[in-house]
Amino acid sequence: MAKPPKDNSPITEHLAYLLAQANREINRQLEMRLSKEGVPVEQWRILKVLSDGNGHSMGELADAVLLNHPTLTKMVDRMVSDALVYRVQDPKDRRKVLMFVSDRGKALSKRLNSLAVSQEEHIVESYGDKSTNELKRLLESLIDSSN
Amino acid sequence: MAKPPKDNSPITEHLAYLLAQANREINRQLEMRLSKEGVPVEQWRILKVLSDGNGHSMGELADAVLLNHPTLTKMVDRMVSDALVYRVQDPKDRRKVLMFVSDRGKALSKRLNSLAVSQEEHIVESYGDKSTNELKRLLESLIDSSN
DNA sequence: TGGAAAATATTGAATATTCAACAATTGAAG
DNA sequence: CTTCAATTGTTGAATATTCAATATTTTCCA
Repeated sequence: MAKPPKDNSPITEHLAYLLAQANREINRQLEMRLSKEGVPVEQWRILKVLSDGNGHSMGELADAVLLNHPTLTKMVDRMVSDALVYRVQDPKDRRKVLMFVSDRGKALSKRLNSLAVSQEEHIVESYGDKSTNELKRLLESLIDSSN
Repeated sequence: MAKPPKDNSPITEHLAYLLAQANREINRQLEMRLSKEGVPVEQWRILKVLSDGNGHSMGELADAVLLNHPTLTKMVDRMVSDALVYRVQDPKDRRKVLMFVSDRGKALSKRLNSLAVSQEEHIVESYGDKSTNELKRLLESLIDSSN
């Protein structure tokens, strides 16, 4: 046991592949749920992070929502057009822009959270409570060990 | 214990987010390794799958390498230009195209596999043998339970 | 059999992402 | 202080991905 894959082992034995596969599948399911609100997964992330009510700089936000800076800038542009979020220049450091959720954004965020939670409940149902928590724990520690 | 996230829990408690985060990080690391050969992760997957020497239809291959059909078609176009793979019309079913690796592709595949294996060894070093295997097991069963 | 429906792969237009360059502001060193 | 480097965010061009439409072949069934 415990061997890393050999040169000739199938791709399905690689951790990188299994992660990509699982992520793709779970993300696809979540995307389907969120499509009820016509919103991509990334916008749910953005709204959720901003829902703490604090201002978040673009850099901070990009890290938190797993997007590159230019991609985030453009997605935020759309969300500003939709009046879900707004920009405020940081008075402490005028290079920075602080992002906030609007009331409309908060309301949408609530509905999206329900959909996301219900997806996870659905996963727990078929995958099991214990496995889900164990998997989360292992993913967290993998991420920790990678920094 | 064992609760799915509440409406107001941080995004970092969602399985979907943890998977995306872990996948992003591991994929980024692998990408850096493979950049030594100037090849994106998806091409490693394609070459690896085709390296069993059998012909694989585009549909089959798209599933295996986690790409949509049109994206795969265009990536294969590039790989054909680079003489890494080639197309043969399936004689049994002329709607299908069978993909094969060239010798050049095989040689590249070997080098890429080394890089991928060494990445996974590196993960095992810092993350641990036991955790790695347990994580793989859980990911496999998550994927199973999602079909 | 004949013809409609399904399966397979590709294409082109629309959309999204990324890379490199830029502008603005701050920090820091002389 | 002043200038130069680093940080932050945006932009535009280049690239990649996706969606819808198409072409081809096979399957099904009436």
